Amino acid sequence: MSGGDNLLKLVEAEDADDHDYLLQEQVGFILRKAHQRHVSIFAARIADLTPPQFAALAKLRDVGETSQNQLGTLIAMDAATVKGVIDRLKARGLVELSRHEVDKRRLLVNLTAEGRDAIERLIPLAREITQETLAPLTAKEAATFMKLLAKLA
Amino acid sequence: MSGGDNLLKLVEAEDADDHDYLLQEQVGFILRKAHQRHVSIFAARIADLTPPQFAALAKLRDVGETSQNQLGTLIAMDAATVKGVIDRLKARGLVELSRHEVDKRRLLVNLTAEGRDAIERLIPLAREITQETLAPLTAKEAATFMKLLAKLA
DNA sequence: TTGATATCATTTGCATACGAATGAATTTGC
DNA sequence: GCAAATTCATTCGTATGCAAATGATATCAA
Repeated sequence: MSGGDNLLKLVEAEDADDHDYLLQEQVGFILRKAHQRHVSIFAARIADLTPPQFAALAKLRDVGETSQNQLGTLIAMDAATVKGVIDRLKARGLVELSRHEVDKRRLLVNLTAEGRDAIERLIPLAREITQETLAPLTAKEAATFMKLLAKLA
Repeated sequence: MSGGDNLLKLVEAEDADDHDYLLQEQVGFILRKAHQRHVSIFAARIADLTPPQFAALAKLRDVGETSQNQLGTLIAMDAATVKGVIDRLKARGLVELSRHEVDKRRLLVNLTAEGRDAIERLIPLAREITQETLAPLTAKEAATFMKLLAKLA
């Protein structure tokens, strides 16, 4: 790096319009950081399950047996991603798979008894995770934030 | 009763029964979906670069030559992640690497001329990405959202 | 000075995340 | 009823993202 380049940099810095794009103020960048923070809080409270794995179990608890694709739609995962998540839950005995009787393309997913126990046990921790994630905000701010975030997602 | 009231009740609730746990109302789940939507908007406008790659270039434009680790800190990536991002930018000739003269542990990263051209060309598109990501909100809502999101991240 | 500690970078392993291609099974349109 | 289009699932390739272990270098402290 030459002295000439440093001088050029100083001259350019005087032109505010060329430098008013600030990464740290862009919604995408902050969204990524907020998501990272949430995942970190999640991992600290629920060490043996990832957020996507938890989402799959929680949704299966809501809706009962469904096809792998349908479950993916419900928890916002594409087919390739949901397959990996379900494979790992199956390997741990938390879900079981079966073929749909009529439509043989469909792979049905359901909680095992162990999976149901696990999700029931983890839900109180998940509530704490939500609370801790929102802890920097007052209750009123949190409500506003959730409303706006839902509009954005 | 409005959706906002429902959210407020959930946020404030500390002793809700387990059957009230709704995945689609948890901040982590919606945060993940909002992030997914942003990445999708980004990819539609800037096809040849990922958000992390763009972040690295934009930050190098701000701060000039830095060590790989320091860059990672500035763009919220751990050492293993930033290495991969920089490797790919280097393979495409957008950044160049050199060893620090005094501290031989440090790997200095800087934009190439091509990298500087690329980031200058892409910044107007990045502004549009921010706008489109926030488009579901009014200007006032967007300002509120950004303030609260920053507190959360 | 030297031994302990800290920092920078790399590597490995695992887990999302998604586009694209493929194959199997079903539904649609004529 | 049959070809075309669609749907469900799988596989491959690429790119984050992070924990843990390792090696090289630098700094601190006795």
